[in-house]
Amino acid sequence: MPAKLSAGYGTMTLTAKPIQHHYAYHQIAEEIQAQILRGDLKPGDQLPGEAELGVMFGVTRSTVREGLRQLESDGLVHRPSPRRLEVTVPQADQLTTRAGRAMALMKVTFRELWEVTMVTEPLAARLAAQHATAEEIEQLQHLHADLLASEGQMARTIALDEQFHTRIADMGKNRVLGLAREPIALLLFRGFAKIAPFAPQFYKRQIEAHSNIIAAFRDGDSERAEKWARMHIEDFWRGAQLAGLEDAIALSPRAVT
Amino acid sequence: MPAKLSAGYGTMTLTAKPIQHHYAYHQIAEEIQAQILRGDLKPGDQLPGEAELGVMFGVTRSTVREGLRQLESDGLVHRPSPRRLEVTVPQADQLTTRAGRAMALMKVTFRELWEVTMVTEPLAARLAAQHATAEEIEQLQHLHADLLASEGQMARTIALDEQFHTRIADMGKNRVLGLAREPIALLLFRGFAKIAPFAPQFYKRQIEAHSNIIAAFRDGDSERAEKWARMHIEDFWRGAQLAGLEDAIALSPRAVT
DNA sequence: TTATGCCTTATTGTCGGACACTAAATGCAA
DNA sequence: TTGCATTTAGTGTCCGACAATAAGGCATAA
Repeated sequence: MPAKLSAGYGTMTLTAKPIQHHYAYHQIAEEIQAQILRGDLKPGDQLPGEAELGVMFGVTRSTVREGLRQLESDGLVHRPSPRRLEVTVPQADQLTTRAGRAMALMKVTFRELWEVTMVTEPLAARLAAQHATAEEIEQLQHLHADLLASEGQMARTIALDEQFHTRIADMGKNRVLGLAREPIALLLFRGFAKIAPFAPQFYKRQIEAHSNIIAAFRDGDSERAEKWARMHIEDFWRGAQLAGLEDAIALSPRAVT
Repeated sequence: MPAKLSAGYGTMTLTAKPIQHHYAYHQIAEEIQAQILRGDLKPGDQLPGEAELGVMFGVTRSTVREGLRQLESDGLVHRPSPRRLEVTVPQADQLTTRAGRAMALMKVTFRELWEVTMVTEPLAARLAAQHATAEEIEQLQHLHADLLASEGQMARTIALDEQFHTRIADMGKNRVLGLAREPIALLLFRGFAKIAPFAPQFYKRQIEAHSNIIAAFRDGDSERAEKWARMHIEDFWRGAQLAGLEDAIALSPRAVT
């Protein structure tokens, strides 16, 4: 994306895309990536060895390797074993990790996370109510039971709560929503650890909300599912307010490693 | 994330996290990343040269380089010039690119994009109405004028429309929303190119919606801004329906390169 | 036959050294 | 001080090499 630079010259805006170098390793990564995006290389395809790639591109193995390292961390290729190098579609958890890291480094606040979560979770619940299968609802019920059983074990409770919400998002069968909400929900819910001590009574409210959401799923009542999800997240916010965390920074270094 | 393997043995479920190797280059990337996340290295800090890093970690320069390439494409470090290697916070457009690529490769449908956009854009509008400065609204007005002037030039119209929405999101001062919606909006709006030919009359509706949104901003009326944003996106959907694109795959190879 | 263990071989991960090129630091002139 | 020339350190790329080992082939056992 071109960098925009607006100096005080009227409404003039100079956009200049930074000139890109032509480093060999970069070109190699670029070229292979292009072939993947173009569909010439499909997920699952195996790539030639490093040496062979070297001769194909007319560079040394060292150079090829640097390019591959980039593609690798881009998630476009991966090595099931050191010997196999195959094309793959970027994994969701990888994107989640990156986004989470970025948000942590940007020092986003709980408010920012919450504002977005306020729309994503209700949407997830609504979609789930529309698309969930009986079996999925059953599984969710199990998860809920586990969560009930985890009372007192903070870490476990949080992990299960995260899972609960992620599961709901998955039930909605919308991969875009799944991708978008995951890193956000992760950071936000993880903050629950800081809130919980301030508000023991919220635990019960959370449980109640979960129950009602599940019930709404059973009835295929998307309106109700959405409403309870919204209340659920609102509740969360009240907890954050009590804890005075509204504009606190939601960093979670461990959300990554 | 551990791979789950449930063979037909009752309800037994074996979970096994794939063992991870400890390649030197990977460890180096890992270590530096950890120091960044931990805050030992702050954005802007300059890192030692490759050779020096080599001796510090007790490996060859080649090995260091491979590690750096990873960090580089993770966006945690970058080179303003080949000589400077400094810590940086991941840039939004980098994440956008990633996510966009991933969604394209996942072959997400317009429906999936739209369902999410239906909640993100209204939220963006509401937040913008609350936080926008007079100057920002002024700039948005200019952008709108440019958009009006671009009638007929499909590519330009789309680009400006994208900008219009992104600008609104920025005005809401919520970086999380900005990060989450950008790749989605990009893919969706870019699909407008396919819709437009089917629905010339929609152009006017879009313009009208934009005008109303700006007006709502002027009045600081977040409700109205949100409502118009929602209608705006709904309109878009109707266009998609006319074009029969609801479950079409929204790939955008060029969204990347 | 199928399955199991062994062996060979192709590749990887890492190393060390080398060299051209150039950005940045340095010194010098104005 | 500012502007220019010069040195220098560090990057991008290449070459060659070697231990370790996963993959595939082969032989043996069940």
